[in-house]
Amino acid sequence: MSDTVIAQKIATALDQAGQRTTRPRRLIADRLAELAARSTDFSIDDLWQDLRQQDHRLGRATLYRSIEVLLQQRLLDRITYADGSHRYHVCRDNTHYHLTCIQCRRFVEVHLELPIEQCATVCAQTDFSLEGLSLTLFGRCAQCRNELHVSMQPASFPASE
Amino acid sequence: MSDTVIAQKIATALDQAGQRTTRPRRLIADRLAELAARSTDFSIDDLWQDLRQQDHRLGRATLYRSIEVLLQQRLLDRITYADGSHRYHVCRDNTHYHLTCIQCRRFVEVHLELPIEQCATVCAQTDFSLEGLSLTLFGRCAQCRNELHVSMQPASFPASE
DNA sequence: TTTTCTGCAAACGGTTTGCATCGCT
DNA sequence: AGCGATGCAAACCGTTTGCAGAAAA
Repeated sequence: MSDTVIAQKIATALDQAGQRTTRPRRLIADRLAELAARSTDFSIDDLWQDLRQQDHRLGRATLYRSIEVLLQQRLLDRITYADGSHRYHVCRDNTHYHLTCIQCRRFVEVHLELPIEQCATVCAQTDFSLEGLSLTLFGRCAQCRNELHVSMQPASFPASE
Repeated sequence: MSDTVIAQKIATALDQAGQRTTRPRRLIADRLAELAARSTDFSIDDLWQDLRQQDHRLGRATLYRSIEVLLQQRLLDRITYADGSHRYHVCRDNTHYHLTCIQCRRFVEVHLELPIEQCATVCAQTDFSLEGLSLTLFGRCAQCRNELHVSMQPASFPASE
């Protein structure tokens, strides 16, 4: 999928939810397309700092409002760390899980065959219907493993989530 | 495990991390033991409201400080919802995952055989070492399935976490 | 007596909201 | 022209922190 196609898709998603094609929304869509092309993940603040270079009047609220829509439409992925912070990236596929570095917080999508039936069975035993599931693998990337000087007690490691 | 034993364990955990056995800590340990016995999960605020009935001077900060310690010691579990809110409960076992109702947010521990090797392989391919993983099943409990009048768009459903 | 813990209140950081204005359509 | 979207600033909410006084050891 090319940059432009992604930008289009994002722009469309924003249009569908809201109605108007505005400068801020175009900016956001374009930037997200770039990030998608590079598989780069980001925090809201990262993105805001970025976008403000192109339009220093762009408000945080506007960005939050757009991200909200895109999450709803499942065009963005969000992962939550144990300290409550979030990072986002543009979805590439529909079925995937996340792998994140507990040190630098970079994250990537991974493909796994989970025993969905086993999950459904367990749910049924507890008299729940299975509606969805969330799996995140926490690891350490090669780069961070080599940086031996950094803290061994990263803030992003989930206590027991 | 009886109430008292759990209370003891919690009290000990608090002691180890901090040093002193104080009234607030005893209160917290006792209440958590009760909640554990009933497998009840709770939010920090729930717990604070509760505890204030017994000691109306107990401060929120104290509670946060104790919960922090217990999370560290892995005596408490926390799950995070898409809207960023948290719920806790006392751990029963070491290896388990969570199942939560996307409507009422009640949650329980479940046991699953995940393909850990597959996870490790996927990690290795991306040049990550696997350090941990988090799985949450989102479902709807029988009770909530029967309450047809409630919103069909619960705030707690994870966008794509 | 010493040291740690506590409650309070203020600070914090990320997010949301109210509102006057702007700018698509 | 009309209505939705925007930017701003203030509100919000869960959580953390600084501090003076209280209470374990």
